[in-house]
Amino acid sequence: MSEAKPDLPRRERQSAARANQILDAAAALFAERGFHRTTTRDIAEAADVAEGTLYNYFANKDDLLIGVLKRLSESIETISAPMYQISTDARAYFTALLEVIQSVQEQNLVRILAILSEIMANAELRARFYSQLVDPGIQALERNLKPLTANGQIRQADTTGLARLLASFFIGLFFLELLGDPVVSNDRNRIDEVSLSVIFDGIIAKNQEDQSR
Amino acid sequence: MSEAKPDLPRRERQSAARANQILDAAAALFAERGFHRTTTRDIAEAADVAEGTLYNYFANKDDLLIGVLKRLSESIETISAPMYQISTDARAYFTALLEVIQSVQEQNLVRILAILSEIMANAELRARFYSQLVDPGIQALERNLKPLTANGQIRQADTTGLARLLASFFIGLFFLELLGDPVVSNDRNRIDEVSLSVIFDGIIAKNQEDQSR
Amino acid sequence: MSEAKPDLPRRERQSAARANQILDAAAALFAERGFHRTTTRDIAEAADVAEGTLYNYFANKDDLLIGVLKRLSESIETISAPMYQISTDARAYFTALLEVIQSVQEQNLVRILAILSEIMANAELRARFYSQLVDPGIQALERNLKPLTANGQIRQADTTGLARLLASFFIGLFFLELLGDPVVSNDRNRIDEVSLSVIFDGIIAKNQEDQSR
Amino acid sequence: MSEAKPDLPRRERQSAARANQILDAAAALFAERGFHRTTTRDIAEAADVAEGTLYNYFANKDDLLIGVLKRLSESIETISAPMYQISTDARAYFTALLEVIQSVQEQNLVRILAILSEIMANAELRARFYSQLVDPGIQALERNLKPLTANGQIRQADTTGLARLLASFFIGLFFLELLGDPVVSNDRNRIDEVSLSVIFDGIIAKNQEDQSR
DNA sequence: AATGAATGAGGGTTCATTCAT
DNA sequence: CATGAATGAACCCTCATTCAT
Repeated sequence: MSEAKPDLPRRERQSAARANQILDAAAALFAERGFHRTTTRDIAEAADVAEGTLYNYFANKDDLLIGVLKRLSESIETISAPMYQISTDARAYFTALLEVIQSVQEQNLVRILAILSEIMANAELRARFYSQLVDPGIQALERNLKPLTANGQIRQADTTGLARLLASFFIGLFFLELLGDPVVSNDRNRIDEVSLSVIFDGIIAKNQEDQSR
Repeated sequence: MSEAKPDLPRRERQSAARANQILDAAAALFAERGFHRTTTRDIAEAADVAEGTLYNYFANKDDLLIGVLKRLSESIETISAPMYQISTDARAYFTALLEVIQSVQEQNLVRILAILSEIMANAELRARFYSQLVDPGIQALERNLKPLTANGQIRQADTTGLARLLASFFIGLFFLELLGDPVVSNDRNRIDEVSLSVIFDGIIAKNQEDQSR
Repeated sequence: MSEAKPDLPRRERQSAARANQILDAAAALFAERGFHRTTTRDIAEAADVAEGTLYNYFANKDDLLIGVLKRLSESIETISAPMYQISTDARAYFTALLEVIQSVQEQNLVRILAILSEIMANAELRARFYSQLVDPGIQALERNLKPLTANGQIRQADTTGLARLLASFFIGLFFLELLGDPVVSNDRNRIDEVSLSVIFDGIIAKNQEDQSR
Repeated sequence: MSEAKPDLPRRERQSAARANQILDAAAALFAERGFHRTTTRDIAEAADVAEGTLYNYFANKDDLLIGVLKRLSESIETISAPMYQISTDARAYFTALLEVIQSVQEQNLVRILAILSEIMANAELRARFYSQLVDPGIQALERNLKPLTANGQIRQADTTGLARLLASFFIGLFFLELLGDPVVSNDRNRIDEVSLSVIFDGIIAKNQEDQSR
């Protein structure tokens, strides 16, 4: 969960390492039992530092959450960097998209959970979460959908709406998994198959559709 | 937000009214600032009762959340009762479904937010939320999809997977709205149109699709 | 634990019965878990009345303890009444004394424990306990020792001191039993034998002792 | 009321001093007004620390009582250490015994009262009190009586019973003093004289008694 | 006289934050 | 920078007492 850092003066490197060590401990605890049920003492113990040390790196407890969000943001950027090369093939694009999303989830589950635990109760965090993660993700999606629409591979012209639709689906799927839905949790292939089928063909049978028009 | 109650002995009616009065106050505050940032004193003040009175109706603060969940559950059941009459027409069904979901959101937004504020941090609440609300909803969806598949109106045979897919989408949409996404929040029609289009036709253009096969 | 009451107007009899019912419940709970760990709700439930009813019979919670003390006092008076007929035989007197003490303990254990639970923390109760129970008991003891000293059966001339000495011994023995000392609790005969031996060989005048052998 | 402590690292010494400072304050208040009528706030004020500081040294309020008991236990051990050298002279032994008991009472009155205030209501405390203080005291008494019986200075062969008898007497005497009996409180000499008279004329063997006169 | 819901002061305890070492 | 004891405001909850019914 700790990415390598470029070369910096030793002091700074150590300092950054300590900050990350604290953030990782905090994220794990927030994810496990929620922000408010985690005490600064818990975090200090898990990070193997004294309680006062936390405050040399972070202004207060809330700031830890902001820190986790930043690390999550950096991680997502790294993982999704390849997606910035624009695809012209719809099938290839969606396949890559699914992989990236899965990758983000796997590598950042703890951080995501940490933030989600407090996101409903903290408007500032919510705003940051949206503007730093969700909105950029949707924008990127939209940016990538446009050429596919332009070259006729995607029928739906409203890429803005379509990006929201896809984002919603991924978000909701993540949530269902969190809630422990057995099908989503244990039979992900099934969900993927249905998803691809719907993406490509829609739900309604064609002949039926023709009749109903 | 208070449903009418049938005639009961006065004492019991008053008691139920008082409990609801407290629950409504609690739900509003939980929704606004989260479960942990809401004090029992806040709730008592908002409900215009003494703090001790809370404990004549609810065992503890957690129990208030359970109470909100129960009320939400009842409300959803009432609202979605009409959906139990099985539809044989896909278009009619989906139209009704969208309306019911919108109705549930509008009438229970506060309760939903109240629960979401604590759902990540409280495993028991999460389990209750899933088993009392989400799972029944998905089951109902599945039950209603089956005849539509059977009579050929829906192509996708895996109603179980399809139900999850639709549920995910609705959940994610709700979440995006919460996060304040401007398109989802202010231009819902656009989303609905795209959604229906995708549901009925899929995303990928047909000729393109044929080529890629 | 409820003594019969002489004939009074029905109202008063019922009222007294209700008061006793409450006192018995209170005494039992105080004895079991102490005064402060017993709530007025507990008492009301145990007495099978509403909480408010307590306050129709007793001014407040403390007053219940005073009530228990009164009942204890009455009971002791009844039990020890026979002792008022002055004995001239030391052996007979001490035998009767031991029996009375045992009788008091058996019939009033709960009340005694109830009061002891609060006696260290409540100066007023302590004073009442001493002046209503302990002091009268010591006075009676002294009154009864005097003729025995006068007629030469008891060597020790200081009946005042002797009465305290005996009282101390009985009190301490009761306390040791409370503390669960296994010898005092389970082998009371042994203690009684030693006690009598000491009492007779230490207190009784030598010539008297020789005669009685 | 604070015994000297051997040299330890400064931190630990300060910590122990702080704990004792808190315990002394707690004991004084418990003794004065009882355990339940004393608030942690009172204790903190009396000890001149913040309320939260209490919990850096003691797990909870009950633990303060356990702490007082421990200190009492240590103090008694220190005071009664000389008694462990076995005496062969009955008169010397009982004289020393009375002195030790008086010494324990004087130096630990507050602690004893503190514990007694809760002892009836707290079974765990009662058990600790018996097993840590009362029982060891009785055992020591018994151990010391045996050689005196063996060498014929004490007539009574049942040292086990005799130890209980003596313990009961001392306990009861303490209790009578607590209750404010004027004779026991203000005329202790008188009681001591009577006690010694009884002890020596009752316990000491006749021939021994004759010799010692 | 009986009820029991309402009261609210006060309790024990927690915990984010500070600061002297 | 690191430490961790000290802090005290604030929390949730209890419970003796009141009073309208």
